[in-house]
Amino acid sequence: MKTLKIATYNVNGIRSRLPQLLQWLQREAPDIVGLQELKSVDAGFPLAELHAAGYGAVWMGQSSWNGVALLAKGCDPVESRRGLPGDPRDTQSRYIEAMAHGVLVGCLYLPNGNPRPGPKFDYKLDWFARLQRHAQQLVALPHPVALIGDFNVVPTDADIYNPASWRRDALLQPESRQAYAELLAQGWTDSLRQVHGERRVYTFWDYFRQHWQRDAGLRIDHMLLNPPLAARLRDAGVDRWVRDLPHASDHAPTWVAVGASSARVATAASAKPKRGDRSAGGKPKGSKAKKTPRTAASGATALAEKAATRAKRKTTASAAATSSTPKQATKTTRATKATKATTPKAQTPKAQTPKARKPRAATEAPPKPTRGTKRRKPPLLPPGEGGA
DNA sequence: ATGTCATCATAGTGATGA
Repeated sequence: MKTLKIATYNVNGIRSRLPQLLQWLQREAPDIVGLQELKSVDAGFPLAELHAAGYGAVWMGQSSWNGVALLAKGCDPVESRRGLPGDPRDTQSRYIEAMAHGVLVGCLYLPNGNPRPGPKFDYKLDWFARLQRHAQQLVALPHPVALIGDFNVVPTDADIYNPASWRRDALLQPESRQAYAELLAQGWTDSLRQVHGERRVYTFWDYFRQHWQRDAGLRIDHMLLNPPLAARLRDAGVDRWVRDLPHASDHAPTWVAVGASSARVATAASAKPKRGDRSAGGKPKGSKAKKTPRTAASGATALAEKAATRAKRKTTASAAATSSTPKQATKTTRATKATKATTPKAQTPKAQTPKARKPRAATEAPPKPTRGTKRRKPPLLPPGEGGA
């Protein structure tokens, strides 16, 4: 129970994916969540539903495309930045950063970059360079920092079912991989790789040609930890069962479990929000419109440190305010009911992930149910008959 | 090149991005 679960999930449209998102939150109860591809304007963000599920949020929307958000269980994330520094002309909503549960989290949606070559690929590399500059500030902070999201990079050929068919794709280009490698070289730990070693781990299966059914996946959603946070890394995995839901996103939620480093964090992590309204620090939904657009201007480091200090105080207060409410209270939400009604709770997530039956990339490690947060097992359906 | 899915435009399909 002394763990903090941080997750990233490219929802591919938060409004159309809301039922799946809520079901996942209910079942896995991550403490911090980065979301990408909201594909919604700010006004369309489903804050009330997330509040009802026990989460506070900050978000940066955009019409039709992109859009990122950070959720925190039982409190409001304290925003420290929206948008990457370095290019005022960049209007795409691809980066948001906030403090929650004692961790500074940068949530990013890196440009896809296709087709290549072309302006989109140039934009990708330019964005990547700006990310590197900002990440250099973050990695060196004495505070725990996580950089999570959809990086749109397959780091190596071991991170894809078959590199040959994607060789010309922007996700596999040497420039993309080089930029990712340079990022890691700053001192970040690639959590999934760290935990799973040589085993294959995928986080994305596109909608084409029954790639999910064939477990023809890619690892492009990453969770990078700076040294203070990496020292606490305990486990990491992919909630594959979410990818198997009807009308699923083409990504699956990806998570890390880190040990709580102090009583303060432990308290925050165990704070179970009740439902709705007073989710965060006791704030009613109505007042929630107070997203904090404080931003650029100050240096990343100073900003982050300020945010850290500020958020720590706030998180402590929030946790104290909400810690008396048992999480059990949320079990009666409609999301849960829907879950129960539709999910055959079958197999153990341990020995057999959905891909247990799968032929080739069969080495992937099943997500371990070993951290403290879960009490029910996900319904893991084999991805496949359909395929190939 | 293909395939599927979500969005927004437009007014039942079409364009765009992934």
